[in-house]
Order: sequence, then structure tokens, then C-alpha cells
Amino acid sequence: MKKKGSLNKSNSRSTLAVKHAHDYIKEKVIDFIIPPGEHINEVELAEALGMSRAPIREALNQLYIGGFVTFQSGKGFFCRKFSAKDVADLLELRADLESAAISHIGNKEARPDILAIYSTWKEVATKHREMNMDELVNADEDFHVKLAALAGNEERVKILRNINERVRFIRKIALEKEPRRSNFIGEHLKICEALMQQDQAELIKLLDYHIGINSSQLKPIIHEGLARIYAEEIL
Amino acid sequence: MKKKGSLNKSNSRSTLAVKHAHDYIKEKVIDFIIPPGEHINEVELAEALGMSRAPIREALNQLYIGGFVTFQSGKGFFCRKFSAKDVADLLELRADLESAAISHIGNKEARPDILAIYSTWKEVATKHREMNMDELVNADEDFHVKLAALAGNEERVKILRNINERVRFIRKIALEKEPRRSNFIGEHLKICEALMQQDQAELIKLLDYHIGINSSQLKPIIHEGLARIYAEEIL
DNA sequence: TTATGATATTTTGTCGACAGAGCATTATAA
DNA sequence: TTATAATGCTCTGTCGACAAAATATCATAA
Repeated sequence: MKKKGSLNKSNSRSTLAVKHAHDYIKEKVIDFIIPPGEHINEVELAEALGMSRAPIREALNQLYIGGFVTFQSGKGFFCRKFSAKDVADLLELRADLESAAISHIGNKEARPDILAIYSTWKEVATKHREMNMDELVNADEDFHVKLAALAGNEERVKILRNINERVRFIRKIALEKEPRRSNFIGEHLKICEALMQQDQAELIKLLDYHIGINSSQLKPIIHEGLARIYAEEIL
Repeated sequence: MKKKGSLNKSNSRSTLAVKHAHDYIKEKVIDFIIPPGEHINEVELAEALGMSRAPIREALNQLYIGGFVTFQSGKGFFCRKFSAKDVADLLELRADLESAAISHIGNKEARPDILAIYSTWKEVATKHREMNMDELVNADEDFHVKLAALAGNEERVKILRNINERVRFIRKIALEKEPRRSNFIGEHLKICEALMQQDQAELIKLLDYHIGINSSQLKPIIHEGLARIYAEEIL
């Protein structure tokens, strides 16, 4: 079925076609609605979004640098795919950046932003039972990003956001498999408390454990994740 | 089987226009041949490179995500510009990532890659007097990237390469101002030695000092750099 | 059958064109 | 004079088109 682009009602010029394409494709890649390694057909996308190939290609070039798609000269763009090591590398990086961030938070006294994080998460703690997995992952990412943002390094936050998007599918699985959801909820609260009490040593300890740098259950989660993505393909 | 061996000059098409434009524009931005904040004229670039605007725009979209140019809807692309804090943030990030890298280098025994870095730098040490500033900065970046690469996390290396490119103009000034060039040359050698001797504590100490996280002379260098870039403009 | 070659189809990479937004300049009014 | 409106020019954002490369399809030979 083909649809004509003439049906664009209330065509909001405020949202550029490139941006729309970017967000649309990124979402498909993040959730692996486009399977890993699969070729991305520009014409197909252009028709689906009711635009020409030009903005599609511009968006794909953005996603290429962002690590969401790969590129082969003459063949075009493909959904990113990764090995267990690739995922582990991204998770390691994320842990390193967050660790660095908390070590760079300066004076922690009387900071409304810390309090805001705390109270937001306390709300999550009370109603996490009514939240679905997507909402939970979203809240979790938000917590960690805001934590890192306390250090005030916007560039680091940007990178962390990018990594979060790229490993989101793994984080979803990690949360699903979390035996007792209240564990990680409580850990976030403890992190906030250590922050407010300015207990740096405790803070580092808590975060290291929470992010699970040396967590032995990380490997099986990654493999579970890859198994799902790649279906019956052998890694 | 191979096809008939015809001298295919068409193979010189191997360098895509997009990639050419990307490298060309990036170079101008890195060296601030395009002044910070200046609007980038697509038609001008297209004519200068003998191509149409399409590949130019694709390249610009890549550079946008890479942090080399900014974008304003309806106005186009502009050379990146930054404040003293922006530079400091990038340098902080770079330091954090390198620190994290060396803490993740596993077994350091009998590693040819470590020896290779050492011997390469020893060569630099002997002939650094005949090297110009660009060569020196290049060698320095190379050293640090290879150091970080020892940890085996390709994604981190990618980010470090990106940051190096973005702060290169500052690093050039830092090197110019280095009172005794042999200082930093010697520090690299010491870092290698600490690596080979597996003296982790010493290694961290050396690197922290070398990268100058808390170096008080960092601030004046940044300001000197920005002053040059922005010429008489006030920051 | 499998391999090879010719042919048809798809898809990329790039081009030139154009409407409209943005910007500069001139003309007009206060 | 200064401020505002009109005018024309520049440049962006997107489109449709096309050649060449890549891929799929089919035919033929071993």
C-alpha cells in the first residue's frame, strides 16, 4: 500500500522533515524494530514518512555519527548491530562517565537540584507498581542523567544520553530480570541520601555497585539480550 | 574469477563526495579557518568543492552530531563556538576518559602494544627538535589515543578522538606555551615506564598530573586560546 | 545438478530546480 | 533625524530526476 504525501494535515513547519525522519528512524533502531544489520531502504522510508529521500539521507547521516546506523559506501545504511563485547564496552563507558561525574560534583550543600532528584525518585518509589517497563526504564535513565548533570558538564551528559539510547534494549531486559524491583528503587534513594549527607566514599561505593561494573550477572543479561535481538542467529 | 583487466579510472570514485566534504569542512572548523559562530554557506562550499549542495548538507549533518558545527532551523549551519567553560568541560571529559582507560588496562605483562608505544615515543624524544608544532600535537594525540586504546574499549577511543579534534587548537597553544618541551616528552616516557613496571599508583599519579586536571595553568591557556580565536571580541 | 554469464530490476549517490523563509537595502512616514 | 514599511536578493529545505553501482533474475553451459 502506498500513500501519497498530500495527506499532510496541519503540516507543522516547525518540525523539520529531517528532524522528524531522525526521530522516527532512531526509535525503530533503538527498539530493534529494524533488525540489527538490516539494510535500510531510503525509498521505503521516504514513502512511509511522506517526504523525499533528501531529508531521509540527512537524518541517516546524523544517526551514522551517533552510532545508531552503519554505512557502507555504495550500499547505504544499515541498522547497527553489536557483539556482546560492544555492549559491554558501552556499559563500561557509561559506568566510567557516571563515576567521573559524581567525583566532580562540587559543593553538595543546600542544592535544590539534589533535593529535586530525591523527591522525584521518592514519587517513583511509591507508584512504581503501576508503571510499565518503558516508564520504569525512562524514569531510571532520567535519574542517572540528572545525577550526572549535577557535575555541570553538559558534554558528558550528552554522551551519557547517547549511550543510554544505544543500550536501552539491554537495560530493559536487566530491569525485567531484576528479581526484586524494589532493590534498584531503594538503591537510588540511598544514592540520594549519600549525596545529601556528602558521604563521598559511600556514594562511590553505592554507585559502583548499582551500575554493576563488576556485576557477574551482567554477562548473562547481555547474552539474553543479544539472543532476543538476533533471534535464532548464532553469535 | 576476475573481470578483464581494464584500467578503470572510474575507481577513483572510491572517495565519496560526502566524505570529501566532511573532511574538508572539519579541517576548516578544527583550525578555526572558519571563525567561531560564523554562518556556513552551502552554495559557496559546493562551488569550492565542485559538487552540489546535497553531499555538503549530508556532511554538515554529520559534523553537527560530531559537535563541529551548530544548526539553527531555517538559518543553516554555523561553525561551533565555545566559552571557556565549554573548553574546560571537554578537557575534563578527556581527562576522565583517559583515567578510566588506564584503570581498565588488564594484564600489562609482556604486551607488545605497550612496548610499541614506548619505542615510538622514544623516537619522538630524540627528534622532537626537528618537529614543528603540528607534528608534535599529532604525535601527542597519537600517544594518548594509543594509551587509551590499551584498555580495548573502541567506543571510548572514538570519543577521545572526537574530543581531541575539538580541542586541538587549545592543545596547540598549550604546547607552544610549554616552557620546556622536554617536560612533557619526559612525562610520556615515565608513563610508559610505570605501565611496564605495572606500578598502577604511580601511573595514575603521573597521568593525573600530565593531563593537568587540576593544573592551574590550564585556565590562562584556555583564555589565551579563546582570545586568539575570537580576536578582539570580548568573552 | 552446479556454475557461469547475460539481462533486468532495484537502489544508491548526486544533481539541478524551486518555493519560501530570512536578510539587506531602499523608500516612506513621523 | 529615527523608525517603519516595502522591495528585492540570498540562501535554506525539500523535491524529482538520472546515471552508475549493486543486486536479483533468468538462461545457458559444463
